[in-house]
Amino acid sequence: MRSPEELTVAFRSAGLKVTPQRQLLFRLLHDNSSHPTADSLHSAATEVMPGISLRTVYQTLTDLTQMGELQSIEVGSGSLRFDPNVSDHHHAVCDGCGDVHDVYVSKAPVLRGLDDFSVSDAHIVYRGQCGACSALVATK
Amino acid sequence: MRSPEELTVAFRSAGLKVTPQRQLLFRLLHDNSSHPTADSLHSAATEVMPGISLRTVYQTLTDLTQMGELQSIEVGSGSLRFDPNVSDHHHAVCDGCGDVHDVYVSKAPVLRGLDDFSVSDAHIVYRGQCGACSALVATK
DNA sequence: TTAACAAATAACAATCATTGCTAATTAGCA
DNA sequence: TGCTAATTAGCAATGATTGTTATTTGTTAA
Repeated sequence: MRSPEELTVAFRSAGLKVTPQRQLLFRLLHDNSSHPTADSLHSAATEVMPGISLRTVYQTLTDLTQMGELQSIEVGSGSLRFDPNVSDHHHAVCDGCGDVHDVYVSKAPVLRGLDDFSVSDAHIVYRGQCGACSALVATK
Repeated sequence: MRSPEELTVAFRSAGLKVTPQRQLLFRLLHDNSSHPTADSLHSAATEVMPGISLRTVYQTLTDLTQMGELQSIEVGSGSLRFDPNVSDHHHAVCDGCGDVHDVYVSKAPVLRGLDDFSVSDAHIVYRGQCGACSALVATK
């Protein structure tokens, strides 16, 4: 995702307005590697701007996703998560704490059993235990 | 997933009852490679047994999943899909028709950027166009 | 700088998938 | 066959997300 300043320009030239709500979300998302949900972003936004609507958060997330600035991912947590890292990568989800980590895979896996299907995208979700959660279990 | 007959035995020895509703679902799921949703299964079941409750379908799907007879998968279609193929495999989703195909991957992809995370499972979702949908596009 | 217009916001209702609850029914065992 | 616990159907409730709309607010052009 581009910087708040660059997004301001991009939104205007797309005929979209740059409101205080959007500027706040630009800032909250920039360099955010926590893979937040709409709801967690809304909570964070409310701390700074009480009264900001959850609907507005959803709307802006949709806009950013459509512009290719955000990637939306589904990792089985019940709600969509948003990732400002739009480079080609995958995700690892800790079964203990639920945290989502970015993962880079060196080689695209080779397929079998797929005649006649042209793949345009692949997304891998790894599950397991993160370091902190492994340590916790070991302690018990 | 095991055969309806084997499931009957398995359910009884787990203290679960084998009802007509469950027997029907065993049959509808056996060798079913369509990756159905709870709702589509309920529709199919209703044709044979009008009045069967969607709640009952969900309940039985949950039971089968907990017993390891079914795998539940999320491919971004909004609802869970169920797969009686519980072997180690992955999925390809057609962006045209939404159909889900089983995929076998020859080698587990190697990771980068993950220190200190022990992976217990990986699931790959491929997206693209199936043969039929590619043909359709070519025709236009 | 301001007027005008299109877009965004907030609030609320509505939807969809799924789960919780419960009275009535039924499978499976003694 | 009769008992008892499990199951069913129906309906309410939940959680995430989207639809709707009156009001407000950026933005642009005069």
